[in-house]
Amino acid sequence: MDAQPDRTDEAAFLAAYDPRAFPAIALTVDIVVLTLREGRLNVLLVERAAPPFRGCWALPGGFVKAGEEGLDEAAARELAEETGLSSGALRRVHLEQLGSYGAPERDPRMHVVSVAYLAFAPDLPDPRAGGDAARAVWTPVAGPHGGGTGDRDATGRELAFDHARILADALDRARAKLEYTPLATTFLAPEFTIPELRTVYEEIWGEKLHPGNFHRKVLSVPGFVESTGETAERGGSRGGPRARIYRAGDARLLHPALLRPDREEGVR
Amino acid sequence: MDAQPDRTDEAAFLAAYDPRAFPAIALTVDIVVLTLREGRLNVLLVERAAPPFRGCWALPGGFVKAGEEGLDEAAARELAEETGLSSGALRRVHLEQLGSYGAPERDPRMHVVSVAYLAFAPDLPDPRAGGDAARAVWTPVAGPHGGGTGDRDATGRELAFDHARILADALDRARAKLEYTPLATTFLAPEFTIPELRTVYEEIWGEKLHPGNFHRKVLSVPGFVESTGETAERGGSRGGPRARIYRAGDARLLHPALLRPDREEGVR
DNA sequence: TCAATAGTGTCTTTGAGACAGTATACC
DNA sequence: GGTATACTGTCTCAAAGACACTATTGA
Repeated sequence: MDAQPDRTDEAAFLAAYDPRAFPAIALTVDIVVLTLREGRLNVLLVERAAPPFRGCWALPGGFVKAGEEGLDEAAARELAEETGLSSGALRRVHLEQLGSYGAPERDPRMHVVSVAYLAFAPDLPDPRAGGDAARAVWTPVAGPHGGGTGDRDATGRELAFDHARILADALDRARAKLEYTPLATTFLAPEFTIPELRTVYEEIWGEKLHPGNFHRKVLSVPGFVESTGETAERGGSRGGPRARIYRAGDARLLHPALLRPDREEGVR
Repeated sequence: MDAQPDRTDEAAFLAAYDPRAFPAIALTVDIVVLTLREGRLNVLLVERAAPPFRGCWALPGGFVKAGEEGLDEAAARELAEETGLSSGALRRVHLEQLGSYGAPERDPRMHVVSVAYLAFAPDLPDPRAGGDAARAVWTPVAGPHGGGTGDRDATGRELAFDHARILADALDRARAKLEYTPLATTFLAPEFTIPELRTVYEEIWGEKLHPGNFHRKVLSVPGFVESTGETAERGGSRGGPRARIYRAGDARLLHPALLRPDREEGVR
């Protein structure tokens, strides 16, 4: 990265450089943290303690510390602050960049561009309100395909800024990611059964899957899960044999993918 | 999330708000414009006329105009400036957000976050150098899987900032997008033959495809292409019958997808 | 005339999904 | 016992890929 053609020129330029000469744009990260609580998909929301949108619900997030941290770092920091997780527990959370949102009028204060992140987490303890949030709560996401395509957002709450749009995009991304990655396992404990894994797919996709075919499919994809040799202590809550226990395999991509039951989209 | 949480009135709060109170982060958009020239995949690069990295090659881009334009708007503006395209021609270009890059040290001047965009364009006229670029040129992208995974980037040139990384991510995205969207058609004229479409896939994926199977597959995906009823004036340059002419259909997603020949990835 | 190519037919293999069936667990 | 469930077997259908073949063009 440091093969700069004329160094003396460059050094002089940098010394004279005034960062404040640029019109200000502020940069935030906002995080869509998804988890399953009692089998239902939940998203972490905070109640804003300060204007704008004071009292509104919003995605957790905050300003990027200029000159100090990268985007992924800032997202990880905000995630830790808002969930109160130890760095050990955080290592089991999947965090990826979703996209950036920068319409000039999205924040009434000034031009604020938000880099949105998407996180998949196993069942976490109740969040503690941190910093600029009055409180933070897990909020169930509306049922099948409540992805905010109408004027109601996926939580039933009215979200600040353009966060309803970000949440809808996040749910789309999450549904797609389950198809071709093994990330469904990040919603579960390190050891899980195949029926538990199926409930993750069913809840996020919003449709029931065929148990037998799902079982065989998961076992047939190389590296998706690996057996522990153990068997669950108890059968299902309503009867049935005890399921075998698996852990996540070493695959990063599912091949062949686990496609959603035919959604007749594609045309429009 | 801000400095004065004790104001009760939102309007008063906004009146007293000073955007300059925040540490400065600058925001740029950079665009990976891909096109096919004489059957080869090319990317638009500019030679930097000003420090830092003066004289280096870089992706076209520039600062987002604070308070004036959104991210997509800024990317479209930069694209038009750097390619010299009319707004009519620009309408045939596919432009999508790729991701944001914000390591604090990626720009020596200050903390500059770049929102990268990816564009697919049909064969365009030679670019004219605009703004802060000494010149702008189409540059062939290295052959099959030269995606910058090593220490050489995909063009053979040394790129400024982290642009080699952005380019590599863009090529990955482009290769994936051809699988499940009909965007390969955006590299061609409005009317095209199936063998021409095949060369797009072959060049971007870096592998030869089976002509017969490709032909049947494209016709079998609903909404991918639609017939014009016309036939090409001439056969292939090395003989063969004249191909039929198609235009893009109304599908936004290919279903079933056109998957790349088995790349044994997924595990690592 | 030769070589290359467009387009179609057909066969094999793989995978998805429907369905059935058995064993095992909870109530 | 009754019922729900884990898991396996089997069948059918769709799709991918290999291969063959014909017809048509440029050189």
